[in-house]
Amino acid sequence: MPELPEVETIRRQLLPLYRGKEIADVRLKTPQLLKNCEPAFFADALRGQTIENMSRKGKFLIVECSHAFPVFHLGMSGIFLKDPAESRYPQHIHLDIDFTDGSALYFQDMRKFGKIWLYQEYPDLPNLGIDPIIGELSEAQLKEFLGKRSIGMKNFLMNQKPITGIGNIYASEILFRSGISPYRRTDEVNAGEVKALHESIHTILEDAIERFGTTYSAYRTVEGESGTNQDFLKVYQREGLPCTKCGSSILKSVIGSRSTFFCDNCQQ
DNA sequence: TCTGACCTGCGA
DNA sequence: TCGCAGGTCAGA
Repeated sequence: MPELPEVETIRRQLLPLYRGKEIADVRLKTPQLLKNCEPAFFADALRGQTIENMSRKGKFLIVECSHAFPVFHLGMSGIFLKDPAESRYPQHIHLDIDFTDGSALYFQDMRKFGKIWLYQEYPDLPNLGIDPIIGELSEAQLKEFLGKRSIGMKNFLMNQKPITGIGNIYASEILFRSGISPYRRTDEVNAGEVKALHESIHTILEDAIERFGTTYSAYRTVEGESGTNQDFLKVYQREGLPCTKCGSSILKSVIGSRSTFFCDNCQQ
């Protein structure tokens, strides 16, 4: 669930709360979340480190410490909380980070799809494409990406290699705003549609960030509050409800093993 | 390029 | 009690 807007919301909230704090202790309760080192090494490497910055690429959150760079992917239900009392699922808090000033940070992940890595220097994350919020995704680049192969538009947006950060909810919303069917092939999209798609990617993601993300199940902000973007969704989870543009019923189908919502009349 | 596995809470 | 929710990745 946490897609680019949710991870960006978390980053923006965490940074002013934790920048400059020194890590006193780290307790990793679920070692399977850690992907590239042993839990003891992870804790040793972070103890005594100061958080200098936090950055993001796609759905990955990069914590920049003085000499260590833990990277988090929130999977489908991962969130950070500053207060464990805000947790709906306290049994699923997998990581506690204590700071020397007495504060703490908790990583909760009900479904354990989250992942954690530790790097000694700022990681490249080479398998990720352009982040449309922090990178420059031009219309020309988008057109080039679309023309490289012929795959369905929904699958194109979900693939993190050309453009990173878009997941199932925002893929449906972006295609609806663009007026493009999720079944269209990438090499069939015309110049006007490329322009609409380019505009929609930015608008949908930026609006969702302003609304602190979309809360459907587990996602909460660092303060434990819901986002508000779910109140503005036009197609996602609206099967059978009237399209806000034409009044036709919103349809649901499965594309790439994922639920996809669209208006058959507005999206060609 | 597509499918299933991973995982657990929730609603039907 | 069972199916669904979905991000990523391995394997077909």
